Amino acid sequence: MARINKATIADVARAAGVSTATAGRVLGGYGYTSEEKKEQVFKAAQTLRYQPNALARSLITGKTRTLGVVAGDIQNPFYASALRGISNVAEANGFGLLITNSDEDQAKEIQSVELLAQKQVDGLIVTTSDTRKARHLHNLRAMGVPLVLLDRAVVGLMVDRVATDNIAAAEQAVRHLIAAGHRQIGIVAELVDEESGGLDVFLTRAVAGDPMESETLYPSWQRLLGYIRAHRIEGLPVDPRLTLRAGSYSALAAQVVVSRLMTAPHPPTALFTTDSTMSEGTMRALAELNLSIPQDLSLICFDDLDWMSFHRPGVTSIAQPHLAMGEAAARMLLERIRGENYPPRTVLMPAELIERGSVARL
Amino acid sequence: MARINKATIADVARAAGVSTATAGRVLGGYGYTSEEKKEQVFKAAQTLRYQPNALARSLITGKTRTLGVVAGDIQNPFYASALRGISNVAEANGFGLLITNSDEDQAKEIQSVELLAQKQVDGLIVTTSDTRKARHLHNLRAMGVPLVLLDRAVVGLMVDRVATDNIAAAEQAVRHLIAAGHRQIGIVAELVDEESGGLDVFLTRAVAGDPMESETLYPSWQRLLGYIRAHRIEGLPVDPRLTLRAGSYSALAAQVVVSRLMTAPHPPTALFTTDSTMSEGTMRALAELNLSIPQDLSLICFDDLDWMSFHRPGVTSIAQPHLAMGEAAARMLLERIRGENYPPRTVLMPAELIERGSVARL
DNA sequence: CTGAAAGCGCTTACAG
DNA sequence: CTGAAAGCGCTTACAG
Repeated sequence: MARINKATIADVARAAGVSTATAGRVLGGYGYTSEEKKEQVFKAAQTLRYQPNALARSLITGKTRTLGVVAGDIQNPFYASALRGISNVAEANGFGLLITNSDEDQAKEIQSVELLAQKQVDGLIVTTSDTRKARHLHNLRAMGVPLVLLDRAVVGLMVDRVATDNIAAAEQAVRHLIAAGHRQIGIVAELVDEESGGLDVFLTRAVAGDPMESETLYPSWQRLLGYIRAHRIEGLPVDPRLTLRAGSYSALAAQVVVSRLMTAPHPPTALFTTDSTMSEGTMRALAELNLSIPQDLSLICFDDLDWMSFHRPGVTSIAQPHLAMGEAAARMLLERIRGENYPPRTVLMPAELIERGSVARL
Repeated sequence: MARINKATIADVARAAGVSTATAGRVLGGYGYTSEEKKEQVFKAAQTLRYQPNALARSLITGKTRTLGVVAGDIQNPFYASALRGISNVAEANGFGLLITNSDEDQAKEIQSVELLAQKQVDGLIVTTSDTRKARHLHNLRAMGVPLVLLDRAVVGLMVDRVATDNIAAAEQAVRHLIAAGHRQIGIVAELVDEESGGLDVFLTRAVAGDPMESETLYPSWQRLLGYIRAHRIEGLPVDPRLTLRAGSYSALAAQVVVSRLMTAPHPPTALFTTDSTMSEGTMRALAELNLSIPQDLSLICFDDLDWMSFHRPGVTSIAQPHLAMGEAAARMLLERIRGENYPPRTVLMPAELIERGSVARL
């Protein structure tokens, strides 16, 4: 399957009777050329069906006009939407998009970053799987590769970042439940450990109002923190029994812990889920137990999914602007690639509480 | 933001006291080198933090180890899953993935293909937006660029392809409804025109049993054909009034036509939707009209979405193996890239009817 | 405005 | 096994 017809700039130059330098200038759109030669070159290029080889150009310019993205899982609606936002601005600027999945696994993430670096992407957007150890990201920074962090920050890495204000959004959601009269509110969260001292220690400190390095916390931990703050503000105790940890990005894990809680004595009157995967597992558990929303249980979900609007009752949710987050990240990255030199920026985008019918007034 | 520390093979060779050829051989893993020199080179590479420049390598080998994909919309669950499948096998084989969206628009698709070709991808997977005019795809073929078609075939283009057997799957779904006693069954489909003579002509021919070029029909048309065949087989007339065309990939468009039908006199007792976007629009319409499934209306949806299993009642659906389709497409493409030389293959993957609670027995 | 020459960072015959 | 040299397909100073 050898490629036929692969005309090079030398072929075009020969056919047009000019030097390769001149042919390059008109085809590449740089430098000056007389109208006459321009026309000759274009004509020759057309008959030879000349297509530039971006590799050769990149090798010499040092720019590939390609963005690299390491997402957790492109199948997950959060990433799919953010990726679409990134793609929109990349495309509008004539950039290509090299996409990889980390599955929230640091080893895979490192491998992805390496692949993208070798392919000489002009910059990277990464949703890191570990907010603490991230030598590969520090290395990028050291090598001067533009980098934007999406969704999660990294301890000690001062680079551009876009995320949602998770703490504020979660706090708002939980206060909404409290305002509706709920006192026993469960939270369903990933809370992958990442050596943060464990859930118990975290709860103790957070409940005590200990100022914590909330900025670099993993999102589900931030949302838990918002949940705790809502309780503190409203003068309600936090019941550790209602703090459900799935331990991984798994709907099944969420389903299991929710089932267990809802069949135990004194189940909560409301649940707050911290992302789409947890929401899905929770919905499965409720369907399985034949529990009705909001009669048997009220619910607010972090991340607004399509079905929440036509589910009956509609599900009250916190909508992150996924698409806009992706767009913002890509725009910031493009600015860095262009060489703009601000200090590192953090863009915290507002999440919106969408009230529907899943919260009962008690 | 100039990159520092960008060691080249020449730097490594110098540090190791060998020629660039030798350094290249050990770093690139080709040719033979003595253990001694190997060690020297590796050591030098390590201290210089050498990272190969894939561009330079590709320029000379003619291979980029990168796959190009043009999807309709990576945010759509069908594409997101298929892409994940593609990504899985690409990654397992050390290939990168360059992804673009066409938004089902031919001009954008052509632009995407051009971008990917210029970036010298080793092969392409495309879900084309037009199954008839596809010169850009014929050109790829002529240039010897490996190409796999996903989901849709192109008239006269004999290349590898993976898709679902849409006609059979739709037929099965509709016969399932008929078997449950339904006689007035509506279908909600995109049916973008693409010069196929229009819906009326199509219906007339299909109902008459006219053998049609079903292979290269756009999926929603194929599913309509399955719907018609089910009626023919069961000896039921096809009522054109129940044939709903959205005209575009828009949930809103589907919602509008479904609302109109369900509020008109003599609404159907069941609906069959031809993909996730149509399903979503349909669900919105039903929620809006406060229609209950399956009491007021039975439903079968093409494409199984997460929420269909925990919706109450569960929604009976046709599940396409999206992930497996993506994996199959990528595997076939990789085989072509390796130079394997079968005649063009068509892989039709089976879709599965998942019975849940959305079909009432009449 | 135009061309000859060098060079981007690698790999690939070709001698030895 | 190893090195000098050429070359992949472009762009970029540098003269003229």
